[in-house]
Amino acid sequence: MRISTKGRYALSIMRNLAKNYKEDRYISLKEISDSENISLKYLEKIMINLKKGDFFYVAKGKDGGYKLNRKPEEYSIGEIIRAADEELEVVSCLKGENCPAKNKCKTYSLWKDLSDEINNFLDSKKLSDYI
Amino acid sequence: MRISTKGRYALSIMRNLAKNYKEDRYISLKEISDSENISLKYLEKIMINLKKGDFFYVAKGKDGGYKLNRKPEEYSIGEIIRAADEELEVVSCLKGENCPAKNKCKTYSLWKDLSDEINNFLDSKKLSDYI
DNA sequence: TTGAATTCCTACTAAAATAGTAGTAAAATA
DNA sequence: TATTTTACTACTATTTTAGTAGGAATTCAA
Repeated sequence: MRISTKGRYALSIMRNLAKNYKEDRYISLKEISDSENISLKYLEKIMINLKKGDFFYVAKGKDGGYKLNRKPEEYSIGEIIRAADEELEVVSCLKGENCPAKNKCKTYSLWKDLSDEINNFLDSKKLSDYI
Repeated sequence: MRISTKGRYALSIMRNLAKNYKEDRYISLKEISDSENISLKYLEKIMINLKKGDFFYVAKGKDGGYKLNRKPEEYSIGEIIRAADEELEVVSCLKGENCPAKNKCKTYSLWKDLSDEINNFLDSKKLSDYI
């Protein structure tokens, strides 16, 4: 039950963008890569997922990068982690992948409730709490 | 954030033992293997971890097997999953493995609180609830 | 007393997920 | 127009998960 670097680095990216939120400029992944000591190439890859979340404005080319399109307090940690493609369902039968024994499964509710617990917890936390 | 088969199969074993709790006989892994369709060899391996929990009496040889040493309602799901060697800490720095940035880490509390949430939830559920 | 059933122990292997790396094209602007 | 940056595609290495194999030790029942 470890959260992977995918989720943690995605949060790093978002925290960096949030930190510079008031400056109103684009922050490049190179900048984040340098300050967090994470490979630029890997950050690019994580960004591919994160972009699906529609979290920021993008500018290519010189002085380009990313800029949040909402206030930091308007992002929940849950939506960030989920956008990063980190699964927050603790068993695969909760996420598509239908198990034939689903309806007679005695532990289905256990894993469902645990997953809800995790999601609700992370949804209750805001990006602004971790800058 | 998936729970692995290690944890899920450990729970299967415990559920089977609990189901037969009143019969007062030893249940072999062979029996569980047959009824749950899980390889006997893999169950044996999982049992190595589970035994650390001091959850049952053991009898070797013919008609041997395992028998719970407490009532089903006296086992929490949390202790079972943890005994199975399933880590319930969402980041490794919470479990030994000291991170040099630990005290200035802005997200330490996030992962710590999430881990606590998961543990508390699973500790609140009892084996008897899932028979 | 012996054969079958069972746990116990050690070692190996296969598959999947995670964590990256590499190279290059496309876009934008100073 | 050179440089900086994102965007895209493909590959690789490492670690974790999942499972297999073979046999030794123990116990009991026939």
